[in-house]
Amino acid sequence: MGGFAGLPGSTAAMPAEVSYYKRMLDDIRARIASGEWPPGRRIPPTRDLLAMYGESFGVRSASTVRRVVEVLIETGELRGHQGVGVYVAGDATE
Amino acid sequence: MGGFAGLPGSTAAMPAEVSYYKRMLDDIRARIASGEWPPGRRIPPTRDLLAMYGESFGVRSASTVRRVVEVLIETGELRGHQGVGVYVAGDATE
DNA sequence: CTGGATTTGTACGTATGTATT
DNA sequence: CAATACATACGTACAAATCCA
Repeated sequence: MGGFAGLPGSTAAMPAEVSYYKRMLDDIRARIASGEWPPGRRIPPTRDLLAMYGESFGVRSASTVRRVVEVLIETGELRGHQGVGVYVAGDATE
Repeated sequence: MGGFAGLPGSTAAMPAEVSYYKRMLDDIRARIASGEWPPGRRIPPTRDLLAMYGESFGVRSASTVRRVVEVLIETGELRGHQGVGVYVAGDATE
């Protein structure tokens, strides 16, 4: 099945590929750091993140997106609320 | 496929089950905190962790074990070295 | 030096449970 | 009750690095 073989979505001669995982992790962290997604803001649901990173990076699996979000929840950078959404941490109303 | 439905490996009437994920996370952290796995020590490979947590908790999937290790690597508690092993962080020789 | 075994790393897939709206 | 969305678990495939006979 899967594998990622040089990372699909990028052209042939591209050395030192960065994984989807790390790219998404960095991207979300950058959006938080830049203030685009401020503390307390709800981030897009998994489905929308998949659409986003599907276009920009070529990610095809929701489970890959989810693993990134899970890690950011564990590190305390995000907060998940089942049935509701995932929020940027650091807000006063926590 | 899977699902976990009340967590297999535990008897019927057991409320507020804790997930395999959290139990493994806590267990590894406890081993580190207790000094059983001191800084610099290599932890058992995924295969062995699966055998361990398969017996104690009923975990059946290597991918579940891996996710826990990935999180602990991201939090900086462990350090992974591809082809070699995963080590407890905090050692001088890092 | 070479090739197999070991082990971590990454990606995708699927099923199901639980909480909220 | 249905739809939405997060949470957890298991499974599969392959890549990459290291080790060792």
